[in-house]
Amino acid sequence: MSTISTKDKRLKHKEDLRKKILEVAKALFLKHGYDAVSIRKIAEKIAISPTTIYLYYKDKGDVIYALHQEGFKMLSAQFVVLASVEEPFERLKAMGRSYIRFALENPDFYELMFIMRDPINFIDKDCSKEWEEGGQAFESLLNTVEDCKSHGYFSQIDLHHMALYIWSTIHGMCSLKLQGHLDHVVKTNFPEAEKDLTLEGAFDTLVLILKSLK
Amino acid sequence: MSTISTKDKRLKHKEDLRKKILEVAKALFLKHGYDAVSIRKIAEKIAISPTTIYLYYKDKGDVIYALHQEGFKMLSAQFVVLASVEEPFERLKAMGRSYIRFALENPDFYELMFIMRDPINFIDKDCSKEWEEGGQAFESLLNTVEDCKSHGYFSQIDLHHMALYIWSTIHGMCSLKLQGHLDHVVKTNFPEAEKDLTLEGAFDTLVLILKSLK
DNA sequence: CAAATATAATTAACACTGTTAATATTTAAA
DNA sequence: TTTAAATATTAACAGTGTTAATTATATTTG
Repeated sequence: MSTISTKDKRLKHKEDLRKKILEVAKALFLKHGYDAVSIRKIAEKIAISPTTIYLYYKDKGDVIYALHQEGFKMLSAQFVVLASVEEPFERLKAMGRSYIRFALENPDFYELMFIMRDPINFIDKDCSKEWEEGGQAFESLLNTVEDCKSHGYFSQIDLHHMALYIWSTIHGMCSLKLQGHLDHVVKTNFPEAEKDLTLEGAFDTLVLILKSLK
Repeated sequence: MSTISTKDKRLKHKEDLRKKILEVAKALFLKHGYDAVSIRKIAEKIAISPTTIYLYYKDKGDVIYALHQEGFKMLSAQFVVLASVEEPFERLKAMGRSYIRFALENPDFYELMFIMRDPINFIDKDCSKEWEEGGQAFESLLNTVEDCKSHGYFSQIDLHHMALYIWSTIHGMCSLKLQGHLDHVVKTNFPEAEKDLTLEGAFDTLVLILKSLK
């Protein structure tokens, strides 16, 4: 009886420490960016030896990948509430705005999820995981585009091509913005009257174009 | 008399070493990727002390930025030859294909130029340089889009918004491809019949949409 | 309960990284 | 030839991820 309870305690402690490591990694990540997530810094903040972390995560890529997953859960949560929007084109617009807001409010997470190569390398290396979270987000987009098609939108373009096209455009805008390229181009190549261009403004151009594809 | 010639020799040697450092950095970069470009590895291959490099480049960011500039010169060179294409929409398509080809053939350079944050940080830090190369490439796009507009294309969309839109879309496609996201999505979310999607195929969707905006 | 065995955590070490200060060497000027 | 300037080097600092060997802590068995 007591053997089981102590065993459970041990297991719980293991789980807790695993969580704690991730929690500290996330805090460092949010406060000081990607570079601050070093095994030694995590260990110091949690008052354990750096090598202990390797008993809970295979390597640094494993820790980073766990954060990567957290990001996808956050984004998915934002998408779920949009399922209530009935009109498909309105839902598509809402998804776009939601995606952009996520990128602007969580630039570090966005970088980890869609720009950095490390986490996707970790997935490819460890083929066991099928990485549902990623596929699920794109599935949401596919469904919405399909609904748009059944309402007369994008009739001359293939469903999967269209979904990929929309994602590419919005991701392109977000990544150019987050890496500072957008601001740079606006500063040096845009006329005075248009220097106040925002990401949302760029998105409006996409909406205008998509609307014309009815 | 001899003083001048030896002075010149010294200057030339300085220039040569500066070039040599960049040359070795580029070779390492192309052969083993970004991570291989370490000050120590460059120095070893060139048989000088690592610290000597700091007499020729301010820091590693400076070396990386020099490579970054080389990349923009390569891309610009590709764009120049396209100026001969008379019909503006044809020229726009050619530019797009050229851009995509550059990304696929020089993925490391593309990453350095449009994905990594380090080089643009270096520019922002050292405000003296106005970074002509970058602005020039976007200027080419602006000119072509303007020509398209005068031929009846994109009439309902602002010139600068349109140019940015096109760049965002193509950059989005390229960066998703290079970071492995595109292949991943195609593998897990595309039907069997469309699993052979290429970057050029995705580009065709953009062309189809742009054509419909006449 | 004590000894043997798993489990967990630690220390020490390796091979790297960018970068700076102090020192030595080479070249040009007085 | 001595002095001054430019150039290059060594040594060192403060980090990084990661592994092997070792110690400490529980758990199970005799």
